[in-house]
Amino acid sequence: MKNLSPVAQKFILHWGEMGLRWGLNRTVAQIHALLFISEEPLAADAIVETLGVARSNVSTSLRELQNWGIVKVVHVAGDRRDHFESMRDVYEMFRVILRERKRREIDPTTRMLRDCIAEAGKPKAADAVIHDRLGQLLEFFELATAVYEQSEKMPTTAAIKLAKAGDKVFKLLRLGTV
Amino acid sequence: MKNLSPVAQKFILHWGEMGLRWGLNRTVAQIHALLFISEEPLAADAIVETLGVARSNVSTSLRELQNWGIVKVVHVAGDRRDHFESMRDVYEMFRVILRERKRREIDPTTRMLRDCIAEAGKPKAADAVIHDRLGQLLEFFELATAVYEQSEKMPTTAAIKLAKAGDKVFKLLRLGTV
DNA sequence: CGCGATTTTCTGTTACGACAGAACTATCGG
DNA sequence: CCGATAGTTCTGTCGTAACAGAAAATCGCG
Repeated sequence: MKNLSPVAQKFILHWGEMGLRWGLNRTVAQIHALLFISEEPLAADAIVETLGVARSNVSTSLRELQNWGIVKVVHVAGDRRDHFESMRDVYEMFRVILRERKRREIDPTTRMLRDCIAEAGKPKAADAVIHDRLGQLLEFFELATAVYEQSEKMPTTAAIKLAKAGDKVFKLLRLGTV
Repeated sequence: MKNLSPVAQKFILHWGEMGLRWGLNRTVAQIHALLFISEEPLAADAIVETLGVARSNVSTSLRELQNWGIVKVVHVAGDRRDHFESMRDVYEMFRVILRERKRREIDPTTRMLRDCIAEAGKPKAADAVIHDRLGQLLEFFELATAVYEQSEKMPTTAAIKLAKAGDKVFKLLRLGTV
């Protein structure tokens, strides 16, 4: 890791490990971390140099970050090369990530549960227990989806307000206002 | 996969893949799926037989599920062997998972960010940009934690009610009641 | 105590994903 | 068009995590 302050290194390494747990690979997450703290957009070669990974690796990783929608290409005047920058707004960024994960994980699972329940309903009571258990799971996922869609509708600023007002909302609920 | 209806197989396989994305390994998630749809608690050997994985594997996987807190040991009368069952209440189960993931992922990251920001503050304006960017990240994580802790306080039923009342809460917010 | 029965830990193998480097393709400047 | 530069895809290697089977430890009952 060339030309990085100790703090930057610490952050990038930790972010890489964290990315692993979130289903990205380490390099992808590290590149994102680097772009996130970079003052200006970086060319692929700059990333190669700072992180010491292969050019090919950087290419595919950047592609993946673009698929996630949290990194985009920009061009700087007088330079043929692509430059890359991370989303700046942290709240927006996590909304994008949330949306994407829902699409990739929750939605297919919901569909699978619906399929299974439909099939289990057919024959007879052999799958009755399964039918019931998967029904509870499905209910949960559907509620989660509803909450998500609600949050999707509001602008980020409203979501933040709501989050900050959390305890007040809770009190309203207890008072039976809602 | 012996003695499993097609629906059960479908569910277990999908849950296994999904578990992969959530940082478990496939077998761990499959065992959980099996326990979740099983009518009664299962002995390790039963799992070995139905899923066709090695005994040792089942042992360590069960251990991991117990560490997560979503599977526990029960004993059935007249049988020395341990039997295992998954949590039944889906909402509780996901609360447990959420708590655990926060502990393992969010908390360490928050600490790391605090450290980095403290260090970046010290020397001079060299790390000023990093200081700023990481500050935004930290703010986000702290807000998320606050929301989480709020939700942690309420009983599951209240959380469900709140979720179902989602749109009403939103309207209140827009009206400036909160 | 001691002997099955059961579970856990250890060890070597395997499979898969991450990766580097090379080959290839596309793009731009002259 | 041609050559150079940038970017992508392909291919083989390597490292890690999952795994099976064996060995060890633990448990419960006579």
